[in-house]
Amino acid sequence: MPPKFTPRQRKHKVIARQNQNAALDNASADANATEIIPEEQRLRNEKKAALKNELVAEIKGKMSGKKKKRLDKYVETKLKKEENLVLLKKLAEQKMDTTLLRRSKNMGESTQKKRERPVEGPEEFHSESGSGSEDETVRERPRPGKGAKKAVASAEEKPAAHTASSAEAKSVGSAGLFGTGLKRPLEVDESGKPVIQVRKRRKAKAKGKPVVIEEEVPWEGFNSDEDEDEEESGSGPGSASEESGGSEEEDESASASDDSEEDSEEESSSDTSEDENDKSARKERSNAFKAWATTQRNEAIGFVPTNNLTYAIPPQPKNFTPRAPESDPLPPELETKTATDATRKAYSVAVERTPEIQEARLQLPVVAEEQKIMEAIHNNDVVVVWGATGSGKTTQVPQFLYEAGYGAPDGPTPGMIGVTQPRRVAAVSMSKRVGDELGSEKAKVAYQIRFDTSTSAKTAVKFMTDGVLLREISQDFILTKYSAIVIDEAHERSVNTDILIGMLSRIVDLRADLAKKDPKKNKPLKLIIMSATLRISDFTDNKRLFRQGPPPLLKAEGRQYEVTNHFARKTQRDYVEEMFRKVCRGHRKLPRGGMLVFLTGQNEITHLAKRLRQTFTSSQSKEVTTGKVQISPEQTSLETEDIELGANKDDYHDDDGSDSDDSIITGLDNDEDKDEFEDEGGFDIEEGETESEELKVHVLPLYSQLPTNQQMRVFDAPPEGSRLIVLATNVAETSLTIPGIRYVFDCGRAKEKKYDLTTGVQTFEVGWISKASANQRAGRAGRTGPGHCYRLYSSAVFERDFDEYAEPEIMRTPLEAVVLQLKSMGAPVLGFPFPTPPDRTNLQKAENLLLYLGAVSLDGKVTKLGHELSLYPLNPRFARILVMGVAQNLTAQTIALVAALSAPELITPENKLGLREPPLADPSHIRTEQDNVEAEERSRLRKAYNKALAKLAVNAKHSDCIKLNNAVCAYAYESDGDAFCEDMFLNAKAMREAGQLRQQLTSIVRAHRPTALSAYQTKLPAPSSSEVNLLAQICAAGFIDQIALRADLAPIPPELPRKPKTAIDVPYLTLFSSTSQRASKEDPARQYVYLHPSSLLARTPPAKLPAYIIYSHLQRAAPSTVDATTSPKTRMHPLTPVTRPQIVNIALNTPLLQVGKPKGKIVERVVG
DNA sequence: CTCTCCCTT
Repeated sequence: MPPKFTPRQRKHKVIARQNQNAALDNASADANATEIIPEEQRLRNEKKAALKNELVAEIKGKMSGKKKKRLDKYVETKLKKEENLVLLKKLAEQKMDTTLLRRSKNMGESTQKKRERPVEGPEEFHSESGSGSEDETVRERPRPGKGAKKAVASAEEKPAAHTASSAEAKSVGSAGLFGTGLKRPLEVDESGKPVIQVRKRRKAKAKGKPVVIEEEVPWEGFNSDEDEDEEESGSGPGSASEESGGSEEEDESASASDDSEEDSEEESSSDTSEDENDKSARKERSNAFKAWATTQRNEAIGFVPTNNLTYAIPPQPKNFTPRAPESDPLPPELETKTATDATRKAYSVAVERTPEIQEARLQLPVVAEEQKIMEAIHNNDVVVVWGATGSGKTTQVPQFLYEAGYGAPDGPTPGMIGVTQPRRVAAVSMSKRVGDELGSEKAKVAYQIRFDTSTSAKTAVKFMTDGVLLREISQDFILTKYSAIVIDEAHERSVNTDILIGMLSRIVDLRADLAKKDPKKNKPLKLIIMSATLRISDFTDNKRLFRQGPPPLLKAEGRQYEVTNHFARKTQRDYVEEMFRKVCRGHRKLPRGGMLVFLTGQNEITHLAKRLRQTFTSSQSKEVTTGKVQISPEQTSLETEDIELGANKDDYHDDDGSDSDDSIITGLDNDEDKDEFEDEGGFDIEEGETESEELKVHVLPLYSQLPTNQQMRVFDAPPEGSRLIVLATNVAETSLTIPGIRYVFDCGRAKEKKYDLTTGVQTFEVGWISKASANQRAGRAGRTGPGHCYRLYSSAVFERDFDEYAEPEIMRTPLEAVVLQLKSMGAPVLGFPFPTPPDRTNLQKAENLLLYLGAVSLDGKVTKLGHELSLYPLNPRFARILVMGVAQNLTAQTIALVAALSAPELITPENKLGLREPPLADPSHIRTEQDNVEAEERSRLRKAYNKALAKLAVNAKHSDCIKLNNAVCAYAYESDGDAFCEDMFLNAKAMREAGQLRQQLTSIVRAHRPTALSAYQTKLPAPSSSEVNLLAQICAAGFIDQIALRADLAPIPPELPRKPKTAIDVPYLTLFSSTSQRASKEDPARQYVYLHPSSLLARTPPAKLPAYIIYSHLQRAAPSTVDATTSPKTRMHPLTPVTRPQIVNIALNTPLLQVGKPKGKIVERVVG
């Protein structure tokens, strides 16, 4: 909600702020922590000058009136979104502060100014390549021998503007105290309003206009007509080449491309109202992008064979049979879209395969389509291949390409074939399989994933994760090394796949242009998009994406065994209970064959696994409990509420239409026992199976967090005389294929992380899956033979409530990483050809965050810092932390910290230990020896857990981020990492990843800043006490927008019914509202957030809790099913406590706060 | 007093 500044409220605020300051001073009086800069003294002075403080506010109030009118008008016409409004007002106010502060600063601090440089904005491209400009100001110990000379030079270069009257400034002279973060005076226009500094080229445009007003809706500049205009104006590539000092070469290539790009210039010069100067400036900029692309290409020119290409057909092996001529005429969609190369020479690479492989290949439907597919690829730059599961497209299409000469170094298309997969395992396993199938050419196939690669100079077919290819694009935009790219699993619509497709649509055009101009040097790039569903209209009917028209679609039928779907008559709300009953009945009645049970989470899985093992004889003797509690399905509650009464008559069944199968569904679903027995007989006769009564169960859980070796157990054959029952989450839907599954039980739901766009609170919700997902789950029963899928929902619910397809990931995930990456590559954001364009508020949210981090400037351009952040394979927040750590000379420790923060669920949360007393199944249950043994075990576990946590917290000083850092440091000293993780309740998989990430980050930092740290060493000592203080502050730099203030220290403290007794009952207020306005009106308590019990701070006495906490995220539990009247509290996951001076220190170096906010500002925002 | 599905550079 935008603060309204009526004079009365303003006065009230000033008073409130003074109260606040008093409170804060108390809070920070005990701040014995090391400060990054010795600012504390100054801040104390600042406090003494409270009166002057008020003066500033008043002057600001006057100006604010003027400014406010303009802002309001602007807002009325241009902005609907509340958040934009808040941001703009904020920024406007800051700019005004800046003006004041600068003026006062100019009065007497000019010497101080000489070593200051802007933290963001195009000017900083003048700075040398050594270190980010933020170094200077945050550094505790100034680095000697650096910067002085150069800084003076730069100060001379750009003398500060002194045009504004200094009368006001004099009267607020000491306000300069707040301005310590000011890098450089802003320019001011005639009316005294600040002007943002822009790059020289753009100056004409921006000159003399106030920042906020000039910038309209910042995104509108990026429409697709101006793609190139926007692309070139991104500063990433430009800054890179400036830094590398190759300016002469750059000019050369720029002018070269100037000459050769006449036609494309015509397209972009449609705006006739532009004057000539603007036009030529625009042309210059427009060509810069192409120039950059040309440079990229030229850099790799060594790889492209020059003019002695041989097009001759190589000697053919004995068993080579020429391809049969095309018999059918091409369907219309296969007709040539791009320039037909009628003279195309035949070229092929011979592959010798074993007869077994040959035969197996011939079974695959896609092989029958080879001719059509390859013909379409030759005639079109972009092709979409649809092939259902089992069509063999993933393994065969890359081989078709290879045999047609793609990737052959001496052929007409020498570049590699790149195949992307959304998951690492898939990339590795597919490369192995295709390598095997290529027999004699096995050595040409390789894979590359984040921490591992098998590529060599010989590699012709490269399987990789989509993230790897995205990284490669950011280094070589036109993908010089490739002649064809295959995007697999495009139907999954992961963010990376979507971005890749958008990028590649442009790269393909660019390469086609280049090839036209110099066919000998440049070859077109072929793009093959592969999907397993027919949801491809987002790609094919997307004019923005494929400007040449829709790409041709090629179909290959799947080859799967038939799976019969059995819908439930009723859809039970308590699906776990229902699942237990169905699996029990199914196990008793169904013939041999593995079962795969889809549930939504780990808790459900462990719960159900336990009950199944108790109910049946388990093959896992170790886990058989002696005090078996028999709960038959009949005894369990039948009072579950029906969501919906499925229409009995039109029960859905698949094509198969077998009535006996239908009756089994009824049997399985019927609550009455009698039917069940009748059905059983019928079923058994049909399947000729009689021994199911004897069958034991072999129950295995399967979810992502499970240690790998336990996951692997699902691939082993179950013990003789037992049935494999796998209880799985969504991992089993796509990532892992379990052999021998004949029956699938699908609860029809999945757990999904939801992220509230306005408040940032995350929740986990269980919701319906899509029809496509349901069919995918069912399909898991048909891998090795015909199968059955039992669905715990009625066909009516399926038809009515299930979406056709899941929403693309880009619509429901934070986008700061995507936006930063696009911007740093110089790609437009709004104009980017997304297959499905993401929500604008979501993009704006990402943009705001990047602004807070200093990664983009106010006009939406990437800053030098932003470009540096994009070089790290990290979320921008973590990259910001890393860069801050380098600047603070604490590189190795910060790398460990970032690695720890990046790993999910590093420490096993207490609630996953199963420490809770199990609920008594029966009130009359008498405590058995077994119960006692279990209770003892729980108590032992709890003690061990607390001990482990205490170890990790030993020097952490209530900083949870240090706790994580300690885990990584300690792990590095262990020879047996897995055992250590076991003892310390750490996630071994995550710890291993964190270790690898440390290594990766070390080499990247060293490449970028050779002096920052020495070579990677596994062992890293835990941080010293002063390092802990510094590290915690460095950590806060990545989360500067996520500050919580203890609510009782706020100007208007909450009226609590009673004093909080424990730390987790103490209310905090967040910088940005953590709840919607409506919700906080209905229930004022909802505006507060509380500590998460897993935090180190949760064990602190309430009175000793810190005033300020930086947190990583807010979370709210799903509403309790038992008690729906009270909604759960919103809880924050703290990273570290911070003192007020520390906040000021860190915030001063972000664009958001760099201009020095008057004291109390943050608090004001919280309240306002 | 928590109550994390699945991916990735």
